[in-house]
Amino acid sequence: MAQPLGEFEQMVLLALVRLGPGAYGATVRREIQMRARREVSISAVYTTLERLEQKGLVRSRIGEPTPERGGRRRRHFDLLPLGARSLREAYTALVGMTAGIEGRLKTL
Amino acid sequence: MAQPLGEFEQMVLLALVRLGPGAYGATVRREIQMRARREVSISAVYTTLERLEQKGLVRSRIGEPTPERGGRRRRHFDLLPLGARSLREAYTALVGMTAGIEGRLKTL
DNA sequence: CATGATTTCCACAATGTGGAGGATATCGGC
DNA sequence: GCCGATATCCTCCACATTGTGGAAATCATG
Repeated sequence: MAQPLGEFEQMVLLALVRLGPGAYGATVRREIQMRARREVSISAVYTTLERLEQKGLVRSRIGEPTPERGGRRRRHFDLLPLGARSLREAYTALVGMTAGIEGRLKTL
Repeated sequence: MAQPLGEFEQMVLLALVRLGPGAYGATVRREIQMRARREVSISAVYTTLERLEQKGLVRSRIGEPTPERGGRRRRHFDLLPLGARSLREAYTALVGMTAGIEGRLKTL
């Protein structure tokens, strides 16, 4: 296994895939809230991103100051190859476990 | 949310759904190993089942001695309504996060 | 320097994981 | 029938990793 992923780690990585290179704390949070319909505290997002970076699944870079209003510089995140592999493995594991019972799961 | 589920907790609950009422430690373990293609220690399975029972997601009952060979009595597990709801929510959250990018995920 | 946006710090709770050992059950020999 | 040998399954426990949110710090704009 590339790297085992926790449940929330998967969510965060999936959000990064969806969002692409511009992703940062707030957009990751919003994406998860919209798509997974669950409450997410912003610090949970940052903590997780930080740990994913330490494990080499993700990389971050500091963006330029935004042209619009005040605020600190954004820290953008994107997926590294190890993160991609880990996510794929977690996903295929899930697919394997749910294969053939998708219908039943939705009506549980 | 009914009850938040960890990654391995989801696997165990999915195994219970697949296996039906006869499920016990060894079959849960085997199911996850086969379907998710990952190593699973038997004690991880028991610990998780135990915690799921404490949270009211699962119920256990002691089975009759097996007619075949030696061994201790089996402890069978099955899903309770709260477990079913929790699993459904975890599953739909995942589906929401992966909607439209299933193809990309498999080739990451 | 007041304000707004974003990130960091920190502490604690919940989940993940595996080694070691205990508890039955059956079987075959005596 | 009783007795250990053996097979199967379960429990205990300790520690690592992941999940979570309150509070505060940082930094850019006007």
